[in-house]
Parts: sequence; C-alpha cells; structure tokens
Amino acid sequence: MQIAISDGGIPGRAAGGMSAAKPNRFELERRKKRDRIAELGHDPYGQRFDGHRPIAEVRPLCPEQPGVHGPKVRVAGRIMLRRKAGKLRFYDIQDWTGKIQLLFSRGHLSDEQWELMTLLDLGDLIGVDGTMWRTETGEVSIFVEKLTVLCKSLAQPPEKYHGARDIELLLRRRYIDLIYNRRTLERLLDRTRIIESVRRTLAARGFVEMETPVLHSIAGGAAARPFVTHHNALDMDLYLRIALELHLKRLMVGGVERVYEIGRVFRNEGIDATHNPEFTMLEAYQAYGDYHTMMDLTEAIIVDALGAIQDSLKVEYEDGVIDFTPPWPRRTYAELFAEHVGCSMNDERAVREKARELEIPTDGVHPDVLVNELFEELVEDKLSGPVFVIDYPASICPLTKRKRDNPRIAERFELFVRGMELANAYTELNDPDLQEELFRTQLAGLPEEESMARMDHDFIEALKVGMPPAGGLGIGIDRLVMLLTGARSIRDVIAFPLLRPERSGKQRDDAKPTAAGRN
RNA sequence: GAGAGCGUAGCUCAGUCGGUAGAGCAACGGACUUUUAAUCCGUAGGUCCAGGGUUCGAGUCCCUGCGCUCUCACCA
Repeated sequence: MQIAISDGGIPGRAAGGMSAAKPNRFELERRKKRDRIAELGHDPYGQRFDGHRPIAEVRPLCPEQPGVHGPKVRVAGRIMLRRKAGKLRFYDIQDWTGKIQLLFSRGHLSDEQWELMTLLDLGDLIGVDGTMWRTETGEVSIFVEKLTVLCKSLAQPPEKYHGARDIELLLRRRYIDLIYNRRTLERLLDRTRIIESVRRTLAARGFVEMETPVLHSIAGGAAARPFVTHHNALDMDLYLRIALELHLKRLMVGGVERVYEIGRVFRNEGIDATHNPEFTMLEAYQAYGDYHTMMDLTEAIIVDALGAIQDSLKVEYEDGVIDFTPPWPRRTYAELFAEHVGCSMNDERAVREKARELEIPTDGVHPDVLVNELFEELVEDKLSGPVFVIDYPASICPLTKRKRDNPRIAERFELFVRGMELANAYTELNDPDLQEELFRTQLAGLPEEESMARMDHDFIEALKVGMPPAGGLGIGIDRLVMLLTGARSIRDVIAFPLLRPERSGKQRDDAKPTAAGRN
C-alpha cells in the first residue's frame, strides 16, 4: 500500500462542483498533521480494522473500582471532545452506538505513539486498543495502549457546546447534523426500523412486495401535479409517479392477491413542514377484503412499528402525548361534520351558508366539494387522534366503491393523528364502466384538460379483465415516522430533503445555463 | 406563488446614532498526570450572502438578486 497524499483539494461545496473550496487555515493546519502522520509511517486514511466492538457494548465491561485494568477492548470512532491535563489526555470518541472516554497517559505510551496522538484533531476517526478503566472521578474510560489512525479529517467541526445549530447548514450538510446532533441519527435509524417493521407486519399477513414503474406515461392514482421528464430515444415526455395505485391494482388483476409497495412518489407541489416533493408511500392491496379489513391492517402496521422503536404505545409530540393504544375510534364523516360544522352535510343550504361565512367561494361549486372544504377547514385540525374517519362523500372519491345501500357514500377511511392525514384507504372500485365514468367527470376541481389527461385507458382495460373486490391502503411513511418519533418537520425524517442549490453571485454567473448546454 | 424575519471568523453569537470589525468555543505557542464545555498565560484568525446606490465615510441606510426560516396558498 502506497501512502500517497494528493493535494488536489477537497470536493467543492459549490453547486456544480466546478472548483474545490479554497483551503482555510484550519484545513492547512490539518493537512500538515496528516502529512506528518504519513511520515511516521501511518496511513492517515486508515485500513480495514477488524475486531472492534460497538462502544455501547464495551461500556458495561468497565470495572467498578477506579485504577484497575478491566478487559482488553478495541473500538473505533470519531473524536468529539478533547481535554488536556498535564501529561494526560482525555478524548471522547463516538461511534453509532454511543460515546466513550479515552485516556492517554504519557508515561504509558511510546514517544512515537504520543506524537501520533498529538497529531489528532476533533473530527478524526481513530481506532484504539486498550483496557477498560474507571477514572478517579468515576468516568467509564479506555486506558489506551495502541492508537490507530483511521481517517484524518480536514474539516473544522462545529462549536463544541452549542454544536451546529444553523438549520440551513444542518440540511445542506446532513452528515454534520448526523455526527453532532445525536437525535438526527437516532431518528433516521428509527425510520429504518419502522420501515422494516411495516414489511414484517405485511409479510406476516401474506403480502408480497412488488416494484412498479416510477416513470409513467400517465400520472394517475391521485390528484396532484406531476414532475415531467423526457425520454430521448423514444422522444416522449414521461411523468414521475404521483401514486403507486394503478400498477398495484393491475397486479391484483393478474392474480397477486396481497400486494404492496413501499416506494418513492413525486408531487410537484409546495414545500413546507409536512410536504417534500419526493416522499415515501406505502400502498397495500388485499383481494377479497374491504376498507374494514384495511382498518385492522392499519392498526396492526402502526402498533407494530411503534413497538419496533419503543416499549410504550404513547408518543411525546410537541405539547402533548399521542396514545396509540388500539382499538382507535371509528367515526363517520357525517357525524364528525355535524359535530364540528354544526349542520348536516346533506343540508345543502346550510352548507352553502357556512361556506360563505368562511369566505369559501361557492358559485357553481358542487355541494360535496363545499362539504369537503368545510371538513378540511373545520374538522381535520380537531382530530387529535388517532381516529379513523369513515364513509366519505362519494363524489370526492373517484377510485372508491360506493356503499351498497347508499351510493352517495364511498367506502373510504382516512386515519387522522394531530390533524394530519396519516392513512387513506378504500374498498376499491372494480367496476370498469363506473371507473371510466368517474375518471371522466369526477376528479373534483380539476380543469377538463387535466382530468382527461389522467384518463388511464389501459387501466380501464385491466378492470375489464376483472379485479377482485379488495381493500386498498395508503400510508405516508414520512408522516408516520414523524408522528412515531415526535418530529415536527418532514425534514427531520428525510436524510436529504430538497433544497434550492446554494450559489454565490459569482458562481451564478459561471453556472448560467447556455442554450447549447440544454437538451 | 404572496407577506414577514434572518444571512457578520471554522462554529455559536454580539455589533449602540452611519465613524478603524467584537466575544466565547475551536486553531496555533506555552504550563499542568484524573479531566468532564477542564483551567491558566500568550498569538493569530474577516469576500460582514452577492451586486448596485446614497454619503466625506456603510456590517449599519436605500434598491436588486440569492439562500434559509415562519405564516398563507397548493398538496399528502
């Protein structure tokens, strides 16, 4: 192995990576130390390091009594803090399981090892061999016998007490956030555990996961503006999917009786604390079930997911506690509407009156659309939940089967928690003629052009082949993770949320797109 | 997309009425063998987001642009 040090610069932060950031005084200092480490015969970028153990696992091995050597251990981690006390050095290192203090004693190390230690900086990755040791103040430590440099860091870390606070810095350089804000890492690991749990719950009930296309020629399955992209060889525009629904239903037509997908969907809408342009959706379909089947499934998925990250079914969220202990109340849309709006949703005159009071435009608007707007305005915020809202007005549910005894009501539920829509499920519509009719006429609020654009003729053909009556469920995974981990912004549960590129004025001039560069 | 606020050293933040750019941490040099944001002495460190304007003089006032945050709108 050749220990070659390139001075080619670090990858630039600049948008487009056009030029490396100019090394600052801290980086220059660290480069000198890196070169000295190499001179001493050590690889400043490290090598395979076998046999190290998670810090959380070795901490309990510490002797109770100060001043006696415990078992030998090997750990690896990043230097987070340093303290000097004469010819002793205390280093706190961190791995993804926890932190531990290292103790370097001048009297117990060779000159070479001591010098190597002095070349370390905050943020470097190191491995150590040593013995578990409790200091006189009782701190669990490792008494270091041998130091191995695993990666010299060239970047100056954030301030040690306040840490990195600037939200923009934390989002643009998420790795900094992950290193210095423990909760960020824990929350993203919880996200992984939740998703793993969802897959286990579904697998235990006989569901299989299948992958469906992200590139659609028709963006269907939901009412949202899609992203447009272009396929060069076919010379055709394509849309990034806004839902998983229509392909999973095609799979059901094909005989895949219990199918789900956890996948990224893309909606070209605004960005705020609960919306990211790309987000992760679970959709699950169960043949020969209905929306009640999916309510039970929803409860199981969420209760299991919570169990995967904590012991309690109660979650601390902002200023209150959310209790996920099942069963969750199931309230009809109509009764909640009457309760919070103060009139029957079937009383068209009262509904129009209420809408006018709230300055919602009413001219030429279908009464069910007004009902829905009033519900969103007056009811949803009050649904602290978890609560299943069931039996929606049919006209706002174009993919849903109607109740047999009341065609104005659709067999649909939405699960609300803290005013947020967490899950949405239907008894799926499998009548091709009705489906075509609903596609054509009842995509509420959409201009004719747009609603026709969403007419998926191939999907109608699929329904003609015959899709079993089924329950279908959609859960926004990001929001689920938010609620279960107490996050108040969707950006807390997405490792790399979308941000506008950061550019200085000068770079902006350089980066100006040219006509020739666009294709 | 609209309104409001913010952008100063690597980081966290001050900066008065428009008059030479400040602190803490981090860095660098030094003291200290049990520290816990160690302490103590010393040194160095700035494209005040970018561009323009007003002014004898701009971090500060005005205009334009960029980014972020919050609220609203769209949406899940």
